[in-house]
Amino acid sequence: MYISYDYYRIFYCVAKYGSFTQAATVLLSNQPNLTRAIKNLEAELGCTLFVRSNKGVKLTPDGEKLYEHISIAFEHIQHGEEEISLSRSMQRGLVTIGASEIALHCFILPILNRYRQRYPGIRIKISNVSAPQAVSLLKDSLIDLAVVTAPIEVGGELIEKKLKTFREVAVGGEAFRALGENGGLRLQQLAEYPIVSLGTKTSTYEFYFRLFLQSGLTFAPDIEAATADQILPLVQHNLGIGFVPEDFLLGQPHANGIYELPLAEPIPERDICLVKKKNHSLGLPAKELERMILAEN
Amino acid sequence: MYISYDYYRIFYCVAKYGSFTQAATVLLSNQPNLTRAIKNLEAELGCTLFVRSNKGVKLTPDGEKLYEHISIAFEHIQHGEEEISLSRSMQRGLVTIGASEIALHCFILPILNRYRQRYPGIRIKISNVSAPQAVSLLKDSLIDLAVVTAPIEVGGELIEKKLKTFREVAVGGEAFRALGENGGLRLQQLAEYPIVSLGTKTSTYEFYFRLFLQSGLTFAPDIEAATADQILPLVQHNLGIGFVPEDFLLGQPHANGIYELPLAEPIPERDICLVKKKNHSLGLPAKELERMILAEN
DNA sequence: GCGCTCCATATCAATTTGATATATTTAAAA
DNA sequence: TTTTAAATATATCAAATTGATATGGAGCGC
Repeated sequence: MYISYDYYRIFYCVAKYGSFTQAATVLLSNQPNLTRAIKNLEAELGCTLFVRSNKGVKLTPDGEKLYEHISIAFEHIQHGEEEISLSRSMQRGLVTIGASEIALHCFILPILNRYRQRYPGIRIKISNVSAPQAVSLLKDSLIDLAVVTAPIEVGGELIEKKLKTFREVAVGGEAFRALGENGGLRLQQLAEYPIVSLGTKTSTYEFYFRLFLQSGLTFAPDIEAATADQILPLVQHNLGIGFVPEDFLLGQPHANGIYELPLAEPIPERDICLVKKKNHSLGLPAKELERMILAEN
Repeated sequence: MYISYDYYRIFYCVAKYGSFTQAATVLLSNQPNLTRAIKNLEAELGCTLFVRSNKGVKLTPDGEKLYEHISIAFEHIQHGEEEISLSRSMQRGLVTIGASEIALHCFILPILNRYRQRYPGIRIKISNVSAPQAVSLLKDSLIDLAVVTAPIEVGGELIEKKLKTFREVAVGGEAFRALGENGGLRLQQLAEYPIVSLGTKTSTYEFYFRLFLQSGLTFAPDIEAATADQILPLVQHNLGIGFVPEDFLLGQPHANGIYELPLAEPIPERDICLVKKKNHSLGLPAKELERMILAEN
């Protein structure tokens, strides 16, 4: 059979302390056990590892050679154990999430902030990607969790949990301010003006595409912004009408040149979802973040 | 208590093969045992290491982290085991000996030659030193064995075994050839001529110092050679009278200008001894060399 | 649905380990 | 020299662990 690796641990300790008796106390064992263990080990290896004397033991040349390897090996194991234990105590670790910009702005930034303060040793890696990209990263296990805006296509291996609903509003710059003055606008009216939106491969695009389709309209934005952050400045400079979450307008005084355009029918609510793999085998850091996100409710 | 390192071996194997069943066959065990072992390990570490499925198991993030360390560790252990086993099979290894020049020339060179042919993988490190130096190296465990000429001072921690006796003869060059023609010379006569010898810190010097003292003479060599090899050339060029082992003259025709000077009383025999530490904890290569040296008898 | 393959669980004998008492060795102290 | 002390070696038996077998359950492909 194989040589018990526990014998090697005993070997390691005995070699380190140069004494069966001392090693026994360190290993919470007793001297006769170690004597027996080393004897077995020597028999299995077929060589003598220690020179015994009345004042302790010393490594033989063979023993030294073995010790060179074993000591390196065991220090690695100890590092491994340490890392696991640090991760368990949330003193260290890594959690990776994918988040769409809207989800980031409207929901999880404050959560991440709290998480970071509570567990400063844990690194948070955020991939700021569109919902479909996040789903793909999830499937490849490149991120632990994704927080994205619906609609998303979750395959069989993913599960999603609705976290929060939010509503978007239409906004225009100074040039479009007048549009909203005669009461609610209809989609059809909006469609006559240039529209600023995100790229076609985002759930936001998908959402508005479907929304317009329901009214028999084609959603054909004139300007595709690369990031949600760019929409407000584009609107501000009168390049078109945009749709942004209500939250984006908070703390943005009208003096900024951005005006909410009242709609005849409000844009349906959208959902922010947490998505993760079904066989969730997350590390503790990710589990804890998930818990905090869900606790936000 | 500590985590059994045998559990880590099981972890290593299961991770490597991605299957309890396969790992079980490799480890000559059975699947339920591994299931139990990994379960215990997970409980002790406090985290899940594998995602089980119907087609095998996969590492969790925590498991991956652990595996990084454990795999390195176990490869080291395997190297260690391999090295021991190679050394055991005499395919590799190192044996270090200290040998005085006389011992080298008169005795062990042919043995080393045979040893080398028989075990080409084992390196032989020869420290060509004087007997007292060899003793010191032995005491510091810097060499495995020493083969030197008596007399030597072995402390309590060393043991010596007589290997062979040899006799030295006085030799002179062309200029001293006539000395030997009227029958045996006495030491006193020799003492009148310049003498070539080794340095004061050699057992050879010690030997002749005592020998001369017994005849009430002082051994005062005019020339101290650094190595025994240099004695014959010095003698050849008529720089003095030297003492060399009979063997040194074998195959050296008189044409070389070196002549044995017959003595009234032959120089007492000297011994070549094997010396080693009492608690001999030699590796197999050294043990085998010792065996071959003793077998020479 | 059936059969196949995998992991999970239960159980008991066999082995190994843990613990204590005691013997032996050896160097240093009296 | 004898004693003492400190280390390892040996013996023994209960306790814990491991090995092995039988069995159960879940998922995948046909």
